[in-house]
Amino acid sequence: MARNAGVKDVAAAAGVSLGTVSNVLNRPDRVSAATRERVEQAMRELGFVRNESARQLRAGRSRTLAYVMLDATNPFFTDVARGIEEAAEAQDMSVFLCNSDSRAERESTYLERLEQQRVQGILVTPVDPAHPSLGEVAERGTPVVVVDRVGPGAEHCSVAVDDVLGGRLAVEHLLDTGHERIAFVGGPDSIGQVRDRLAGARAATEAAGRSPDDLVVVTTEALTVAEGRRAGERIMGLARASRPTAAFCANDLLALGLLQQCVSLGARVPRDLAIVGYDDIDFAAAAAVPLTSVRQPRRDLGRTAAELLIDEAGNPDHRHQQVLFTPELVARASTRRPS
Amino acid sequence: MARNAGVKDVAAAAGVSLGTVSNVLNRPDRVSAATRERVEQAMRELGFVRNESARQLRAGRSRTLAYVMLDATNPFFTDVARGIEEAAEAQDMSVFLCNSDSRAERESTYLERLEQQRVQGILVTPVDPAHPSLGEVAERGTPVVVVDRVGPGAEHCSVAVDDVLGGRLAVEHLLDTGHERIAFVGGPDSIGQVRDRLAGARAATEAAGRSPDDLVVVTTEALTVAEGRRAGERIMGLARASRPTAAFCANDLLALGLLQQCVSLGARVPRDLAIVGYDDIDFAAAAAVPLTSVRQPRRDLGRTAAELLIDEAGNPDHRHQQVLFTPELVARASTRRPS
DNA sequence: CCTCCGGTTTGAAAGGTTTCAACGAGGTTT
DNA sequence: AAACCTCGTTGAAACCTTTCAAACCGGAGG
Repeated sequence: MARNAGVKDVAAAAGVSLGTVSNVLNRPDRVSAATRERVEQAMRELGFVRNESARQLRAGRSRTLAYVMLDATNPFFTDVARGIEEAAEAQDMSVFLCNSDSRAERESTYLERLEQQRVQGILVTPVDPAHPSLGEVAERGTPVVVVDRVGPGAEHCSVAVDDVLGGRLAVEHLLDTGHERIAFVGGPDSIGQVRDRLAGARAATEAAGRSPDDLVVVTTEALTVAEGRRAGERIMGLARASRPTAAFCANDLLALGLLQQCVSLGARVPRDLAIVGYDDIDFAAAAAVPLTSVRQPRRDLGRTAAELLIDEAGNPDHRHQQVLFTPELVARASTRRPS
Repeated sequence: MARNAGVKDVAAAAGVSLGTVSNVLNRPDRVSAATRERVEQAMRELGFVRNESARQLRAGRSRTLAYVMLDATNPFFTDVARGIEEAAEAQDMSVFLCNSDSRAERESTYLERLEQQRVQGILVTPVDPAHPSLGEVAERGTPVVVVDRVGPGAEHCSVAVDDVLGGRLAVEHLLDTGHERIAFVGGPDSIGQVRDRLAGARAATEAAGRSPDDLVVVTTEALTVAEGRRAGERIMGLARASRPTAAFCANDLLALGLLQQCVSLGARVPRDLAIVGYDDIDFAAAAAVPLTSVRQPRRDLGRTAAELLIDEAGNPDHRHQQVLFTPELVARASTRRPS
């Protein structure tokens, strides 16, 4: 089997011209069955692999999308990716997943390579949605859809979930359950989601007629399980009298870490500390004290984003949209009122 | 900003020739600082984006690898992917992640597209390592490295972990802790890992002088949290006298589901049922009853695989290797001997 | 016998980049 | 003053496919 057979070689082997081979590949119906069979035979024998670069160079199109995600190890984003894949598969497109790992320079390397690759379009959950590079990519002609964040202007489509509302739901639920001293666990502040969820939490606190200071803010350095554990140490280290009786975590990873640490320090959840997470990843329900969490429609988020992207890539009179989904509180044992 | 400026346009705008523009891109040191600046300026003004297809067509190389993974939502695989990214980043290469979602047809679509794209090489955790298509891809010239499975022959490199040993470690640990009736939870049988881990479990059972039938096999339909819960129901449904006192799960997702279900049915872990998982994903340690698990060197698995792939792609006298890592048991509360 | 027609096949051009041998202009050596 | 370098730059060829107008062919209709 020759290493690098091209259409030319296939044509020679099958005794037809270049154009015919190309027709077999692209418009098989225009080729008589006999020739087609002969050409296909030759392809198999030579181990022919169509050169996508040459094809794309000439034909212009490409059948791949890409999703540049913030953290491939966070189940929230892999679920979003699943939604994207569903929508892409329905249109017979492939999805390349790229992991920026929350590092701006990795993100821009991927954006650059994808742009050069002339993918149909790029879905991205950006490290910083306000950074101009996103707009520039779009400006240069590659459709961009922002997922789970909202950019500053309306320069591209975006799909997000109302995080302020989510924060409000979480804290309202805790207030309803009778908690008065509530901690907000999350950070760093540079992450838009964290700011919005905190804003929602504050809004709920005030709406209940309480001072905004009744919300104790515990700042973390990242939204990870390990940081959740550290937050747990800090909270459990507080004197019982001033210790919050409930914690609202900016995501489920934090909440799981917090839960684990508190339990291992001997606290009972929810009796000593009620916990609300955010995202409702599958592991939240699977925690041994099943976690109350704010559910985001992860699959739908991804699916809608991909659909918008595909529309933008194909539809000449596409108009940018900012879709905002509504989160929903899922109450479980971690906030059950102690009876 | 023009949509589709090429080197030609840049050259015209900067008042230099094609070749010079290309030199600015590829060998900047050969171009005088003044011209370079002028060319770069023109690129910015025109919004020039290098066309990777044309480049690759002419230059032949590509700076991307791909990892086709079985399940992007299983943290085990995303951790492997992280290892791959580390190794790739060190060589200034990018990684595209593709999710086959355990479906053979999706896997082969991705393999085909990647091959056509002429990626440097493909890492894959295949649905079926014995399927000939993998060998064919390699045969046609794209290096392939199998991750976390071992192919039938030595037609490509592979990196895996000794699953038989892992199974043995798990069951030996349970026997040491005094358990006699042990369940193996896992399936379907078509998955190589499941078979190997079960074989290890049986070997340990026999080595302890017990009948292989002392191992109760609870077959699941997939390695997911939901299936783990179902297994929990079944196990807890058994009469106390015949119920196993310990369960060894083929992966951590199953173990977490099992743990959750048992706890919610009122069983105490480990007193009523000890549980051992497999993979030692981060969520295992974070479970409220921290899970004993068989740790696989996930990052190293990925890193080593990527290094082998890069070697194969670049080194003319590369020789295929099958690397086998050794798993390690991490004991935690879920198997602590009740005192 | 000629024309026309439909279905097939052909051959050449085009697409944007990289590469490389060759060129020109200064400067250095003999 | 001639021969020789060096450094920057040039222009054309090559990469492999797709596309499309044109050629081909055998048969039907006039």
